[in-house]
Amino acid sequence: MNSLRADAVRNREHIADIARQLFREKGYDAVSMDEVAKTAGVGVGTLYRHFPTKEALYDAAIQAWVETVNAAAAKSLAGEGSPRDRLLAWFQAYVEFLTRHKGAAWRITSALGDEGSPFATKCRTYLDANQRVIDALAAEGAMRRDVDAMQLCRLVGGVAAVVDNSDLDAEAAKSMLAVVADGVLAD
Amino acid sequence: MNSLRADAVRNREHIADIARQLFREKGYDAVSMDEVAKTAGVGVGTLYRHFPTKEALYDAAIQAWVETVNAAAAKSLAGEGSPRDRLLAWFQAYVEFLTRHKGAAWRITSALGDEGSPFATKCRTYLDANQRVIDALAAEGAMRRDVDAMQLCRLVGGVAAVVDNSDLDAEAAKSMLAVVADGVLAD
DNA sequence: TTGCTAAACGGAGACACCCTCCGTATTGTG
DNA sequence: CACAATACGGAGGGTGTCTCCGTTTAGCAA
Repeated sequence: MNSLRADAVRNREHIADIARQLFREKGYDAVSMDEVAKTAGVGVGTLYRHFPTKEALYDAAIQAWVETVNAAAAKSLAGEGSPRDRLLAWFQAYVEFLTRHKGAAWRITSALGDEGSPFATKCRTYLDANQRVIDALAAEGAMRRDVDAMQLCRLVGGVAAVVDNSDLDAEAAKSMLAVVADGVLAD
Repeated sequence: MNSLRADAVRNREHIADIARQLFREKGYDAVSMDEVAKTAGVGVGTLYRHFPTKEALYDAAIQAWVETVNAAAAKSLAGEGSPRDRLLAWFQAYVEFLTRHKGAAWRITSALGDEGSPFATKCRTYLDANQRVIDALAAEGAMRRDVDAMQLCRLVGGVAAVVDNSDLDAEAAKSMLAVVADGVLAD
């Protein structure tokens, strides 16, 4: 049923691998499509047949690690400790994911609420995970009533974007996330 | 003593005016230098003699409104109300300033801590204003001890960037800023 | 194996962007 | 009024994303 030719499949995966490596090292803006093509040993035409835009390529490159976010959320929730500790742990994992590839945090956070974006499915994943965390903590009466997942995604995504952009260390990230956590937890 | 020719002064101001208008309407990325030159009725050469880079032009275009931030900080501090209300009012004014020009919030927040950036002086202004607000509230014992101006600039700047990027309304901005405010105020 | 067709390939080049260079035009001073 | 000194304009260099199309190759059928 798969009408793709074997060489096409091979090339597609190879290109995505190379792109993942390059984006991770240098960040979105610093990697050109020509560079990806040359490094992968293919022509730009081939590159563009597999990935119609640079954003689509980026989306494919960061696909794998995004899928693990659900596991991280579940793990944070199952952990021991106070609601604050668990919320903070989740936030930290979330930021770590978002900043894993330079430039990804801002691109994904920017796409929140934009259904047409190539990152829409990733946003959905994040939103859902956040929602589950909120629900779990709310069930214990630990959350304020008026916080919603989108708001939290934006807040934490904003922190992640700043952390990514300014190359802040984990400690600085944690102190900012603590502010957010204290702001959304019930008094 | 001013060695600038009259036509040069005229052109410089005219270009800055046009650029301010264009940037405000369309955002940084969506305005090209060719467009600014054409709209202003000058050649690109002239444009680049007055403003050596696009960022320098942007900096000049947003100069005026940044200078009023100090007044806004003072006003927010002098206002009546609880520490929370006053802090929130300042945050809202801050975000309003940052989002006045599309794209400015992220650019300025990104430049925090980068002394070499063309926006360094604007960052300084914001940092200082935030520091004054923190000091005033801390003197009343309303602030947590461990928050600093840079951290706050980043948090609020991150919110501003998200608000700007997603075209959120004032209400959405306020609810996010309330989270930050509650996170930094003493329990 | 061989022949054929649909699919995939590669890279020249279109277009847009930021910015530079230099011949031309203008200003204002002696 | 002449003549530096200064400012002007726009062609074009370098780099980026993306398209188009002639060429090559994979996979199947005889």
